Amino acid sequence: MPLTTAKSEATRELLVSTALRLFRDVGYEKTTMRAIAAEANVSTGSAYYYFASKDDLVHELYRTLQEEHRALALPLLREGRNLGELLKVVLNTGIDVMGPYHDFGSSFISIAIKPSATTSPFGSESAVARARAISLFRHAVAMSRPQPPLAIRNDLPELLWYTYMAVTLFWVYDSSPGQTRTRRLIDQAAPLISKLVILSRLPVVRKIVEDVVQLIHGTRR
Amino acid sequence: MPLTTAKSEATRELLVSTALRLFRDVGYEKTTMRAIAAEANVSTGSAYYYFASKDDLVHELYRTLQEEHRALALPLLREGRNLGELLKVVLNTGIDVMGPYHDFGSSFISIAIKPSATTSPFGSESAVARARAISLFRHAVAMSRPQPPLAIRNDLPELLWYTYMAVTLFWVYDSSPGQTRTRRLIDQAAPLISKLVILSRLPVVRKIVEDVVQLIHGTRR
DNA sequence: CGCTCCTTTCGAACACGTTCAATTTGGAGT
DNA sequence: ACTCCAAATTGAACGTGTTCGAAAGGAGCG
Repeated sequence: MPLTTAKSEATRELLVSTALRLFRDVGYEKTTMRAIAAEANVSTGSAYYYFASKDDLVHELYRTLQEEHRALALPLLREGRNLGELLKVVLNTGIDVMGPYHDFGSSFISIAIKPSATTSPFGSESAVARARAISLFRHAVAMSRPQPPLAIRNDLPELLWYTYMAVTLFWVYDSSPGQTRTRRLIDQAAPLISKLVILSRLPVVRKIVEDVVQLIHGTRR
Repeated sequence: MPLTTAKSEATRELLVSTALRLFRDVGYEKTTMRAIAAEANVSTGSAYYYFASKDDLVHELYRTLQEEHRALALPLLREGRNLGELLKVVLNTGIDVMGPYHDFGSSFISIAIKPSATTSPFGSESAVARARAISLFRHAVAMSRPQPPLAIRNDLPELLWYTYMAVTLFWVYDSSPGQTRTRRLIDQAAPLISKLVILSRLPVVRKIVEDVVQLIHGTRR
């Protein structure tokens, strides 16, 4: 655990920015650790002094993207719009932020999903980052008018985050120019989910929704 | 493209079985191509004559597992039981078959999901394998009594396959002993989905379901 | 200045996945 | 029996991610 002196921190950030630039420009697999180190004028050994692995640098990209996403989405979440509209905003800004990395999205998600590392969005290690991501949806839910039924209001943000994960997966495989198909998916799915939420007031449906919520709670831990 | 002479086919299958055994016993990452080749008494070059990459051998594992799954599930799908029961059978047998590989499931899914290769379950390359997997669910749907509403009968198998993918993802991250949490998930989710299907007769719900189906069709191609 | 201790840097070395030019093998055609 | 050629096999070599022991900095202290 290196203490964060000024010089050290500068080197570290130089490595991050260099890595992210190379990832964006030449892709994940073609970006070698040696190239990153050389471009940052340090030795490969030094790069490994700051980052445990190449995947670890990808993890750094996640964090960056997540903060960008939050910074982009939050100001757009104005109170009073319905859930569908707000959901659209959050999903679309998410895709906006990831956009430049689409070509390498494949390796991206492949690394993200392996439970070995702190990288995985589902693993217990990244619980903090996940909670922060879910809080963005919680905010959207809080802003929405009318408010979703009380019965699901608490669990809805997490459910929406799962939706976001699914959309991301779709986006990775979306080879349409500019990933327009993903945009269409978002535009159609958002109001649909909004309708579903309203529908959950119906006694029959609510019963099911309760079961689903129960299911999620029961299987967690 | 090697023609399949008897000797050649034998070598190929020896490599597959050796690789699968090593994967199962020591995990994916610790199994080296050199070890596979050595264990099969061939050179590493020969291994690459038969398989384009290490991932390609994982692809072979998929095929094997899928056929095992089918062989195990089909005889158990007896006509007349309700959809929930049949779904339970298909999902549980799926987990049964994957069981021995759970420890290496992480790398497993990580490789599966990268869109680069023929390996990916979503990529166009593995469309055939995917269709075959979906057909298993189509069979389950066909066997179920009462029959699901006509409106969704056609698309239900695909939707169930997505469910199966989700369950698999859950299973990969399930670190409970013997993956009992996944079993519980299946036991609870199957009747739930069955109920949802029945519910789709309701005019309000059907409207939503139609939208969802529309969504899936619209985004595909 | 010299000494100590920790941080930081280095680059050679290792194991791995993969490639490839060269070689061997084995069967079909004559 | 001989030739020929594609199929099959080999092992050295390349580039990669990663490790590691050793060296260089540099801050505090006498």
